Amino acid sequence: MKIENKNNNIYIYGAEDFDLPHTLDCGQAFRWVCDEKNVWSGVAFNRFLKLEKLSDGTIVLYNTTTEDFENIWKDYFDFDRDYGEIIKLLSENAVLKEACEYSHGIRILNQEPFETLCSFIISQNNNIKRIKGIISRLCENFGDKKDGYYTFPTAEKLASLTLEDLAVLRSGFRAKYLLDAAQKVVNREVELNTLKEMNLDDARNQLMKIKGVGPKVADCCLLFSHRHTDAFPKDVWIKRAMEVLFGGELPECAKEYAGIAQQYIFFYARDTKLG
DNA sequence: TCCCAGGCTCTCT
DNA sequence: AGAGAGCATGGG
Repeated sequence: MKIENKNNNIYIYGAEDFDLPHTLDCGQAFRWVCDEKNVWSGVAFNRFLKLEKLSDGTIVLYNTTTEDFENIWKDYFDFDRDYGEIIKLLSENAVLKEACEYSHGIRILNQEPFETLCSFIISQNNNIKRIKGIISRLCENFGDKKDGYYTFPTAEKLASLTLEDLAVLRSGFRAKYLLDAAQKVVNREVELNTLKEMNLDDARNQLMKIKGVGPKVADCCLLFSHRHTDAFPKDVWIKRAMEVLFGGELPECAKEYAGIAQQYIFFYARDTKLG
């Protein structure tokens, strides 16, 4: 993979394992939108980014700096990980091979921990469209406005609010969970920064101290913002798909990268209306 | 009208 | 420790 900065646009050549719609709209992140020309826009780590894939396969990140690419986007898009190797490993199983091929180009994003926590608290017993709407209102009402876009609110900001304040979100019973999450992060009952180094069970138990965070939400946080590729979020789709495809048990070759396999299975199952 | 949505909490055995 | 109702809101 070769990187080049031309006039503050970052060109990434040879990124075969990076499909924008698959990665940005597969249900791991909720703030990316695509226009009619297939240009994607989103906000992450308090920065706005526009990007697209050219017809020759080159990825372009517009109007950003080499410094931001090195410090933020390289890690956000998981560019240090060799997905070709992982797919080779998963493809030892024929069904997984098919799921990998169907879901080609999905990368696991490394998102901001507090944003991911709130997003997946909101996701429970909810649908993608409404999740996006609630997160959008969360940012517009309580984030900071910068050059026409809104940052994700900080834990401090959310912790200063009341349930009445959060009524504008129309997030239903989840509002009290958001407040609890913000409060526990601010008063350091839950330390998000150390979860990456902890083992899966300990990290999961830390997150589950928050009201409204169970095993599924915790595993989503660990997979999508704390580099725990061994975390395996089990939602309704995955439970159905695991039964149909594997008789309930994940193939041995997928254990090390269970979370990545999960994302391929999830996309495959949901997109093909499996189960 | 009923059912469901990337679940979790609370209660009752 | 396992099962089941209830939960806010909105779309199909």
